[in-house]
Amino acid sequence: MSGGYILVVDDEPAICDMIQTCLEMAGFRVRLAANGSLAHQMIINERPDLVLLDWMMPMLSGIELTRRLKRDELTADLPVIMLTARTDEDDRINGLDAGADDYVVKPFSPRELVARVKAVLRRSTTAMSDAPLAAGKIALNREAQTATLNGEALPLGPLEYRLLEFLMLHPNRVFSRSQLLDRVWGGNVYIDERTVDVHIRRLRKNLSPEQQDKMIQTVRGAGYRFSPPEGAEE
Amino acid sequence: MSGGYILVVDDEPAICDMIQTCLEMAGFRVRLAANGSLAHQMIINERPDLVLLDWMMPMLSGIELTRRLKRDELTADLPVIMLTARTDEDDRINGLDAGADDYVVKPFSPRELVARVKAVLRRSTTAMSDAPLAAGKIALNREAQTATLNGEALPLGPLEYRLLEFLMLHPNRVFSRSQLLDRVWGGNVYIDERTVDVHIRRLRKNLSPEQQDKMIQTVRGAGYRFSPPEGAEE
DNA sequence: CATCCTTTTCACAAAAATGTCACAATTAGA
DNA sequence: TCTAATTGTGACATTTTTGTGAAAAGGATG
Repeated sequence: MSGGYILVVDDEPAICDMIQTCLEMAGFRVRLAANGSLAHQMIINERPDLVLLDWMMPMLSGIELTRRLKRDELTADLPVIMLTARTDEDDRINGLDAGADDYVVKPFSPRELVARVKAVLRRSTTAMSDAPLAAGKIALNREAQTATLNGEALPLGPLEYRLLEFLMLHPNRVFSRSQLLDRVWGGNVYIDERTVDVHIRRLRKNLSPEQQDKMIQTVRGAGYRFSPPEGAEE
Repeated sequence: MSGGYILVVDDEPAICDMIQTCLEMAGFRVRLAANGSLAHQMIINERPDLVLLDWMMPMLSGIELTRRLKRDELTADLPVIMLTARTDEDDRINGLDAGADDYVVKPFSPRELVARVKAVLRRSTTAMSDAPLAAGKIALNREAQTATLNGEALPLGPLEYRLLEFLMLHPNRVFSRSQLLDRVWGGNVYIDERTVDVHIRRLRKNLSPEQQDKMIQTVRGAGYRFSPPEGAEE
């Protein structure tokens, strides 16, 4: 934990304070931002190691800021943890397909917060940092919401695209069907989990009409995972 | 909701009943315990997926039971949701401090209860499984749910993987077959204990097709144990 | 309202994982 | 050494999970 710092973005001073204390006791350096725009400035000015972001904020909301960060190449790989209030439970997860790496539900125990921060940091430093989202021959154009294979546009439906994008944002990580429903579908509980299978299938088919690349792998009993073919990065 | 069940601990039968109904309608299996000591017994006997715990109880209080659970390695990661009657801030803090994962304030709506249970279950299954785990030449990638030997992925079935993960999580400790059935199989009582043998065998075979490393040792009359080869640990 | 596109559900096929069994091998103790 | 208990082993049947195609259900657009 040498160079960087953790940026905490929340409009409630009490929460900020509490979080700051927790993290500093765990040995992190912390800076605070009271709103999204300010945070955005700070991030551009001096890139933090991680952003802890309240979802509900006046002005530039957490979800919006996340979207913005993830769209910019320079900040796309910046780890983001979202803080969601317990009353937001029903529509809580919507922010996650914006690209957040994890979320913590308030109220949270200090232990949990720190554990999550460490986990996300570990993940992001060791594993991946792929700002322009690409793997193998497949590249995503996040502005246009399209995917290209060797330059050729792939015929993906909206859901297929979101699914692919989400999986590519978290390579090599297994997601259960219910997690995918949460994060790609937006937390609609009333959808049959098997629906995920069907879309995975379509996605696979559209990704490689002829050859079955095994970029999207099935993990029996667990869910699905995206693994970039070989060398792939940046 | 496959193997496990949710343990509801409350001394008021009416509350118990109400909770049980809610959860069962949501598809969970439920068992009841009228007091803390009884609950403790049940937990040790057959591990639940989650414990719903009344804060105020005669004898072994909720907070005390939580502390006790969190102290034992085997039950430390058991998710606990506390039911608290007051809206007192102190209570919540204490509860979270003791290691509870969340709390619900009475009176609560059935929907909230179920939502909270689901949320905690989801969290507990995904979030905490992140520490890198390695011993000898074998390393687990817990996000990807894979085991690698010298970098090569090992062909483990889901159960084999879980078994290995569990054993590696508690190195050098002997587990009886019934303990393993509890922890790895999810407490399904109707399985022949010998089944464990078979899976241990498969795991061993897949771990080292040629040479029998003796990482997984048999302790006659007692069970099995995982011992890391030599120096190894993270 | 008709039509097109997307998404969900359903039924069945295919594949893989799991539990059980019979029997072989090993161990411990008399 | 012999015997009984315990564990290893391979095969097999069953159950569970996933793949697949097509039809139904929504939803937007004109």
